[in-house]
Amino acid sequence: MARSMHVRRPATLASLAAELGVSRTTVSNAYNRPDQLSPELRRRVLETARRLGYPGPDPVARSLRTRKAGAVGLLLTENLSYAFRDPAAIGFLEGLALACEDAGTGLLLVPANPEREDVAAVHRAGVDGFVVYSVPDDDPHLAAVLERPVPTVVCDQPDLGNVDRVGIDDQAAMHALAQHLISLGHRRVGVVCMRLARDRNDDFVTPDRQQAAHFHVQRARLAGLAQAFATVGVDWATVPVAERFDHTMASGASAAAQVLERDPQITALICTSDILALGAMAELQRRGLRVPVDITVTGFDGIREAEQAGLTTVRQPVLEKGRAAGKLLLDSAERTRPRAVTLSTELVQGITAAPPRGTAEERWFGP
Amino acid sequence: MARSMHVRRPATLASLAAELGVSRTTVSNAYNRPDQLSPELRRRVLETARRLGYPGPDPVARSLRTRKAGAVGLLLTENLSYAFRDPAAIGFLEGLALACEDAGTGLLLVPANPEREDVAAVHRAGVDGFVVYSVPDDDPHLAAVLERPVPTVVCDQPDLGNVDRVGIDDQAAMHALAQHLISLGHRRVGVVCMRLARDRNDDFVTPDRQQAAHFHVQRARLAGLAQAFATVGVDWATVPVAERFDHTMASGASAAAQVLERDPQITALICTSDILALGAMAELQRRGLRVPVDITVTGFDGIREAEQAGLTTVRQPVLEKGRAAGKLLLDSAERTRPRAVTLSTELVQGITAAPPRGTAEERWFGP
DNA sequence: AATTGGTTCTGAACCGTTACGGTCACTTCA
DNA sequence: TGAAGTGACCGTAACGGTTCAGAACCAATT
Repeated sequence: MARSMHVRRPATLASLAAELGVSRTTVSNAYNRPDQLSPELRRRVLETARRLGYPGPDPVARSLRTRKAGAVGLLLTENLSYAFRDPAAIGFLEGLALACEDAGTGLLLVPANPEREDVAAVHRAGVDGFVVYSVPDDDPHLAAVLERPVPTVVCDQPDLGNVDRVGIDDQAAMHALAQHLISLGHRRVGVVCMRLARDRNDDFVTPDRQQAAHFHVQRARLAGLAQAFATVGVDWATVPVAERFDHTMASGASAAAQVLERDPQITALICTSDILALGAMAELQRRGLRVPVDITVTGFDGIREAEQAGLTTVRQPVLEKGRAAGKLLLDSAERTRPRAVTLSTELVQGITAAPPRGTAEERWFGP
Repeated sequence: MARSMHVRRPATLASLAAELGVSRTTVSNAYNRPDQLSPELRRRVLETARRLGYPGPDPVARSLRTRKAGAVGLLLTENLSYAFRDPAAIGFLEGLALACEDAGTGLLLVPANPEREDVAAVHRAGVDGFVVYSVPDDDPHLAAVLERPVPTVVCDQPDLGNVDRVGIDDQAAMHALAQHLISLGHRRVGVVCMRLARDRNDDFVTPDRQQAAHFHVQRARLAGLAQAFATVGVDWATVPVAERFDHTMASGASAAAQVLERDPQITALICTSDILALGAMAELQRRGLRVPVDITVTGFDGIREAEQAGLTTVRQPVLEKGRAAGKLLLDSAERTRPRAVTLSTELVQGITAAPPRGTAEERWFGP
């Protein structure tokens, strides 16, 4: 059975129909609606298809006609590979993948390079909807997504007005964590946070920049901190807040060093992510500082590595976040839009937070 | 500026052209070939587009015409979310994502549920090519992919004849590991391996099943072991090999228990993945067995967790594997096909392998 | 005066399907 | 016997673009 040597133009539904002497509709039905034609004819169609090497209806043409792509796009403005490096992002992806799987939908990772402002990839994506995960609110890719006439769910974003949203109450969660530290007696603290905007600023952050941060999550967490500490009279403007563009343990370490250099007297180092916190702890250890005896460290996210390290942190349901985002997008039963899902968080009291060396009492009543 | 209340039918390139009194070609050019029309007209086109809420050329229609989807599909027959759970798979994904990113291509995760034999998702995927990662060689999804008239790269698969391939020499790598154990003096060993076929068999494996395994990687690794131990006179049929369907630490633990129950005298437990090995070690610890004093344990993959645990294993470049697969698919400079990339591995001598209690000499020359 | 060349825009063909609204022959039922 | 179904299949019209070979125009060159 020699294979046809002249597969010039690959077979199409039309050519197959012509070969069979039936209409294109019938061939289409053979694939999509078996009940619309006799089993015998269907058998013939499929057999001829095999003989002609027709691989079945072209997915793109079908998508055009049916106006369904069978996939949702995921936009995360980061080097695409970043998503596979950050445990929280992985958890989110897993949840989203689960939701897609349940719906039999594909998940398209859109290559949105944060460096180039090349929005073309967003335009090129043949998807039925978008999930946008943690991008700066002034990101051009986000703007491009919102211009596409497909449903969109944003995650960890500020309220965009008329777009579905999934997230947690970052500000309240961080406020709660701060109060925990306050109740332990901490008043003089330092902060390490992730990038606040698209420009790189591996340095201290002015209050202005904090409030104008384009990453909603970071802005909210810092706001929660400032708010909580304001209630006990801490002037937030005096608190050293070190920002790092890259979200790595190395960043956490260097930021911790920077903060300690600025104010060696701090009793607690608050990090806006577990990764940063773990890096900070490594740096502290390097300096011979014992956690939590000499200094308290906290994180945010509740990743597994943090749990193993006994980090005091805020656990957020990252997997659920992804799953909720997917469900929101796919359960397009078009309820009242926009919809918003706010998931709950949990304060994890690990072993990295303790009262400062001078206890709370000592501090209040003096030596 | 009130928003148009009757966005009945969304604007199309044609309606935009009509509105402007120009041809569709011109509108198309305004988006795709700015040099083909006067800047002034282009400006008008774009402005009118904004006014009419035209979101730019429809990606699907464009794909149909240009025969380019701008995405590659990834098939891994597992619950889609599994990919985000297994460190090796994550590494592969990261590498693949990197390659896609470089090429400005999207990455579509195809939902291929291994339970249902629903191949429709493969047919529905609008992609320019496929990467197939570690699926059983008799998987219907794989067959469906191969029928699609797009380039395909398989990873960790047997040679499929005329399909590009990326992988490592699993058999040789495992053979080397086995020889290391042999040189340490191990002769009586047990094995824990991942699933060998699509059916669940959480039990011992017959030599037949080993040789007929549908997962190329596992088959090759077991073959490497058998081959190496045969050279020192070990009858492989007597070696307990426990298979586990789920790739989790819990599986590794239960399989280790099963093997030890069958033959408590083994001096080494060889696992075909790090995850299984880590689970096995947990079980051994639970039983009060010291590694490597009482028993040697080895893994395969070289994931980070294994490194931290000091596991003796084979490191394979998972990230490079993904990247190579992507490159092969995207650098479709159509060289001589099929092409094959075999990456190198490295024996990692950790601290979990040591000579058996009775040294090699004692064993050879008897007490 | 005719030719050449460049820019700007157009017409028509094509990409491969599926949705929609039929037609037609053949029962079935009163 | 005629009306009403029913099952099997078909024709046409989209779906929303891109592409290619020109047309029309104008300026510059021969």
